[in-house]
Amino acid sequence: MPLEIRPSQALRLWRQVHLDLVRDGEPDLSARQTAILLTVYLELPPHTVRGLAKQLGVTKPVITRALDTLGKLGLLTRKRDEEDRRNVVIQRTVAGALAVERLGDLVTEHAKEIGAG
Amino acid sequence: MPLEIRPSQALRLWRQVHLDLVRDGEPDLSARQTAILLTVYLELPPHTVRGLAKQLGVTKPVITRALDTLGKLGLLTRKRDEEDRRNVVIQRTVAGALAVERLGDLVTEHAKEIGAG
DNA sequence: CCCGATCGTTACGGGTCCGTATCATTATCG
DNA sequence: CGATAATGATACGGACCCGTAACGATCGGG
Repeated sequence: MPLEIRPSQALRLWRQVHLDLVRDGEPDLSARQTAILLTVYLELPPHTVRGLAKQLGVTKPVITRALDTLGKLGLLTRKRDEEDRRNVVIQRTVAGALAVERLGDLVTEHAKEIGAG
Repeated sequence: MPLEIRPSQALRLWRQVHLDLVRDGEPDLSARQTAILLTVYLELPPHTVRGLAKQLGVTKPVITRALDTLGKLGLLTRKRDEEDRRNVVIQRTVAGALAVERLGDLVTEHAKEIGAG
């Protein structure tokens, strides 16, 4: 069941959501941070630094730094993997789940407003 | 004619597009830069620094800096308004129009892939 | 055991962006 | 004219992120 949307509608949707994200005053997430956050919350665990780096096509320090920032914002946490202590497992948080849910609602609401463009 | 989309679908769409934007290697635009770019290309001219600042709810230096960057990327240009030389008019470019069109296609393609989530 | 491989982190130099304050230029109006 | 207002740009100190390279900790095979 594909989602029906035309490029002109997609662009209006993209603009409206970004306008809201800018206007709400909270710190904007970069594209990389957004991709990481949504991957952790939408894909099945476990999530590791290396795995995220591979999925995004970026280097590991990029992931480490993004996790520092997202962790500081309370949107996710890190935990040592006790089975293989070299690994770090990225875990979800309540605040992160709420933020992701808000984003989903935001996109959905703006989609509703967009008529035949 | 509202666009039908559920939050879970919206989130998967948001993730997929951001993954592509990260992976394509080109410099990521910030949320502010994206909002400015799409406003210039979707809303009727003329566009001024002050007008954009008001629409985004940010200060004028934020717009000036974003225009510096977007201009350096060739996505838009500035021109003095000859009728009131205090104003600067932001204009579209061919490269910018192509980039916006690509974004619209990107969102549309991923929307097609998203089934009943 | 020990050596190599793997994991995530840190260090470094450079670039970009932030918010606030200030600036030069131009227009407006008494 | 001259004073005031408005516009966009610039200066500044601080924060964040980048890519590359190196690092310490941990695992695993000979």
